[in-house]
Amino acid sequence: MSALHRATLQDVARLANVSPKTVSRVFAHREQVAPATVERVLSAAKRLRFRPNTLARTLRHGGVATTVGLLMGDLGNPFYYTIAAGVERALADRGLTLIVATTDDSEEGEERVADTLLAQRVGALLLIPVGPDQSYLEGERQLGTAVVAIDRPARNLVADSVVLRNREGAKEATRSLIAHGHRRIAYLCNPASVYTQMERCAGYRDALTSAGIPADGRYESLVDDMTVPAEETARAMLAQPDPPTAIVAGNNRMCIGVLRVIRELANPPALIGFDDFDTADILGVSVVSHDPAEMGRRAAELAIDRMSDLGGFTTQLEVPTHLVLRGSGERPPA
Amino acid sequence: MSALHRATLQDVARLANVSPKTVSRVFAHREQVAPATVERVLSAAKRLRFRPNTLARTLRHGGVATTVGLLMGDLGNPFYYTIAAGVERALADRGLTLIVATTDDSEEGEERVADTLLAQRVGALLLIPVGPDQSYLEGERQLGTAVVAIDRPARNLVADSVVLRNREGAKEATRSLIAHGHRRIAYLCNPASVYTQMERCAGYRDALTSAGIPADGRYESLVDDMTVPAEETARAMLAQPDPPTAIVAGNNRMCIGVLRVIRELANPPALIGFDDFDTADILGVSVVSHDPAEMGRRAAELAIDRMSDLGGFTTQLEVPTHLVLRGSGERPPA
DNA sequence: TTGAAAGCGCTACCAG
DNA sequence: CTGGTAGCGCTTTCAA
Repeated sequence: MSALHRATLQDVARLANVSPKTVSRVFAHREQVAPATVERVLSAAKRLRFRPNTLARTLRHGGVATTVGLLMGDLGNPFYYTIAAGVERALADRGLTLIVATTDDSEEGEERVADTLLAQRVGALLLIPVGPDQSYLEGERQLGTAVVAIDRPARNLVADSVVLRNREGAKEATRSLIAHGHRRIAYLCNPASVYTQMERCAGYRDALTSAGIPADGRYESLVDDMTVPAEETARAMLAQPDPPTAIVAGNNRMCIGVLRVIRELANPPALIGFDDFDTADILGVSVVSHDPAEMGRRAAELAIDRMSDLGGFTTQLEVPTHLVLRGSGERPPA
Repeated sequence: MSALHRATLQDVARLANVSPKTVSRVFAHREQVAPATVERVLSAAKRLRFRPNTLARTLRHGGVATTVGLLMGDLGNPFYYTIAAGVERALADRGLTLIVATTDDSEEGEERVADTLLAQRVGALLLIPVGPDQSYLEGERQLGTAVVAIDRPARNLVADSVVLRNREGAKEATRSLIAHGHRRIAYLCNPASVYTQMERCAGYRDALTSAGIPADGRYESLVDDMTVPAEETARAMLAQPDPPTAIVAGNNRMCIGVLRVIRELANPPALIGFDDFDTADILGVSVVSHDPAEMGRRAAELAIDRMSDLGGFTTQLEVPTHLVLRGSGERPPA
């Protein structure tokens, strides 16, 4: 017997003097096997260091997938990897393993990377849509792969989704600034053409409208070019005549960029960011906070449900946000 | 023909009027196939929405693995996920996919989770060791699975590893504090019994020794209980008589904890942290910086090399650190 | 350049 | 309670 041979179920069966099927039964934990036989099988398995091959198990006709794919733009972003962490946790709880793939934030890469994941026969595909169109997943969905969109709904594809209550979150933040006496309130974001930003910007406008403050394009900086540093956008906004006395930053990155700029100012504008971050309390930054890990967890659970029970209506889940006031958002107008 | 049937290579062969092997040739190694045949096969594949089954491909005797497993302890830690991002990127470049699994920092969980990964027949196992002993991987390593330890060397297991130059990094930080006139310098960390902390603490001591400053246990807070908040450790350190005039924080978490505490002080001690973070520049925190993504990338590359060329000596890679001075580390003694 | 057949590791189906 | 047999989707011998 070669030492460099991975023991198979057959090897175990041979050593334990039973049929392969019996070994299978023991490891599948489902069927009745005589205790003595179980004992014999397990000891043989141990001796051979047998480890069931999940791949072979899945390959079987109608085999149940043991993996779930998560497709996203970039693992390096705290927001995204926290989602991933939530997904992983929820999957592990059900004995599923997570395959992660990133598109490096390129729209063209998305379908190609999804293909790789699907070639691995993942039981479900979770994705944070980057491209403008996910219709390429329609066939796969019909074949029984659960598809769940996270953070943004999929486009041209009927699929479950889990998103933040973006609009309400931004509205609440803006309303709070108004309540503190601000009327010249700016909204800054980049990128601007993604779903989340359009929602948040809409929420910002909602609040202004409700307060009878006319919309003013000068106070909206909807940049859509990730090569532009957030600081530059912030500086431009504040350099104009009649600058805003308060700023709503559309995301983490923009918030930190604004922060860098206004710290140099004698009379900094009020600031509320979207997305919480580690040192926000130290820096006294008010934010619209939410729980990305929770989003990931919910998405994974949705996918798991869908795996066992296909069909039915799709679910659109919304995860709440809440305003955390830490000082920067309560500054009155200068 | 049912619409709810995943097209197989056979289906494509039938439709294209060729043998399965020919289809295989087209999709695999681009072996010599007549252009016209290729055309026919591809068009049939497209029509049936055929997607090669990676699982089946891997199952084949001696089949080449297409996945790599990454095993780590902590879930929401930026440092670890940045490593993961580096790993993912390097793997994707070689057409491999990443399976992520976490042990939730429990030592017992490690082997069990490793088992899950190995049951998926990953071609390599990258791990950030958590448990005290990785000898359970020895058999698998002999079977040909590449094993690479990241951030800490594996214990009781001969394996490649990629770690930071922890000792030199901490030494440089401490030396810098000494150069700024400090003599009562503290080292704070939690957890303390992990490899990285032992190395960093040793570097801290090296620097003191070189400067002729006697070691003083009162200035070492080597806590080993993650339920203790970093703030508490920091407060205790500063509450003693003759408190330190400078602090080296062993990791990100401790650094931010210390920061929370010393901001309230009239004469804050100097501070240098280990690990960089997003807002460190705004907060003016000096740190020993390094590139976790680079570590991940190097580990993945090591694993890929090892996959194709087993045997040979193991490699111990060290990734450099560098001191970034932003203010907090240059404060003179009060 | 193409094809037939055997088999990877496992589990369902039907027996005994 | 246990065992034979067929087959999952693919790829590798060998032949044609």
